Amino acid sequence: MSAISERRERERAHRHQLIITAARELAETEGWEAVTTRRLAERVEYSQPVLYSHFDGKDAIVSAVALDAFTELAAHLHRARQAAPGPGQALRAVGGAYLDFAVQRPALYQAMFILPTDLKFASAETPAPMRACFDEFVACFPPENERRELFAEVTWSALHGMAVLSESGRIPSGWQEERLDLLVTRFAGTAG
Amino acid sequence: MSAISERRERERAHRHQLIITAARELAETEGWEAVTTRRLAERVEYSQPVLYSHFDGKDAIVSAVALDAFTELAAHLHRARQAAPGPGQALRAVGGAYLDFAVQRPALYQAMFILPTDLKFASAETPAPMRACFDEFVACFPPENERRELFAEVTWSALHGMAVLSESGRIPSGWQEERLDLLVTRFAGTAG
DNA sequence: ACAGAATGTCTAGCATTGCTACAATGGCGA
DNA sequence: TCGCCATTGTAGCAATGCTAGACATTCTGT
Repeated sequence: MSAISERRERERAHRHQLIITAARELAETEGWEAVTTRRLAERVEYSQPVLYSHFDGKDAIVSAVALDAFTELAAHLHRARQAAPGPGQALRAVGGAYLDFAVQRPALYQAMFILPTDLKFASAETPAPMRACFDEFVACFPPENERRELFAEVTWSALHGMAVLSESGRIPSGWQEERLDLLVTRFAGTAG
Repeated sequence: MSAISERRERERAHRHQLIITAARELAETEGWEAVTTRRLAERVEYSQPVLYSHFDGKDAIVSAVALDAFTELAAHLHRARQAAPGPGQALRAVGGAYLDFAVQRPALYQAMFILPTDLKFASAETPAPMRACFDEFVACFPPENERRELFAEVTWSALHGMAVLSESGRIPSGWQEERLDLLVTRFAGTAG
C-alpha cells in the first residue's frame, strides 16, 4: 500500500504542476481573461472538477502561477544587482530589471501584483521567493541606512506605479527610461 | 417637433446621469463586483437594454463614473495645494490629498486608475478634468524645472503604487505617512 | 382625425463564466 | 473473485454581459 500510493502521490504532484504550467502558458499567450476553467481543463486533458481537487478555485491557480513567477523575478533581480558595476548602480540595475520583467512578462506581472491572490505579503508566513524579491530592493540601500525597508517600499511602489500606469496607457510608455533615471538619482544619493 | 424633442432630450440626459450616479452609489457601498447590469437596471427602474442605449457597455459606464470622479479629485488636489503653507509644502499637501482620496473613495479610485476604461490618458483628446488632476502634480514643481512633467509622472506613479499596493495588502498599510514623507523629501528638494 | 412610420421600451433568451452534486468507472485489497 | 473506495466525468446551477425580437407609444402626413 505504500509503493502504490507513493506513485499516485507522484502522479498527482505531476498533474498539479501540469495545471500550473498550462495556466501560465495560456495566460502568457492569450492573457488571463482567456484562462477559463473549461479551457484550462481541456488543455490538461482532464475535466473541470480535477482542477478543484488540486486548487481551492481559480484564484488559487493564479496564486500558484504567481508564486512560481516570484522565484524567477527574484533570480532576475539578483542577477541584475550582481552585474551592477558598483553599489551606487544597484538600484538602477534592479529597477531596470524590474520594469523589464513587467514588460516582457505582463501576464506573470499581473498575477503577482494586480490580480487578487491568496498570497500573504509582508507577514510572517510570506513565502520565501516573495521575500527574496523584496530583499533585492532592500539590498540596493546601504546597511547603515536604518530605514532601508522604507526606502525599498517607496522605490518599489514607484516602479510598480510606473509599470502599471504605462501598461494601461495612463502615462506614455516611451519615457520609462527617463523616469527610472529620475527615480534612481533621487533615491540612490545620500542615505537618510 | 422642437419643444417635444427637447423635453425628451432633457429627460434622456437626466436618465443618463441617473445611471451614472446609481452605478457610483452601488460601487461605493458594495464594490464594483456588485455592479451588474441587472442590479443597475433595477436600481434605476428600467430594464437592462436601456443601459445599452446610453452606454456602449459596462466599461463605458465605469468610465463615466470615473470621469465625474476626476473632476472631484482635481478639486480635492487643488484645495490641498492652495492650503499648503508654501511652495515647498505643495507636493506633500497634494500627495497627502491623493492618498486620502484613494483611501476614502476606493471605488472611485478603482474606476479611475485600475479598472479598464475607455478614457484616453495623456493625449490630445484627454478630457479636461483628467488633465487638471495631472496638472496639480505638475504645479507642485517650480516652472524653472524644465522636466516638471517627468517629475509629476514619477511622483504620481509612486503615490499610485503606494495606494494600490497597500490597498491590496502587498505592503503594510500603516506606514503611508512615512512613505509620503520620504517621497516628498526626495522630490521636493532642489529642482533638477 | 386617422392610418402608417418611427421611436422607444421590455420580455425573453444566448453564450459564457466559476463552481458543484452526483453517478459511474475502474483499480485496489481481502 | 468479489466488494469497496478513491478518482474522474457528466450534467447542471446560478450569475454574468449583452442582444434579438415583439410590443407599445408617440409622431407625421394626408
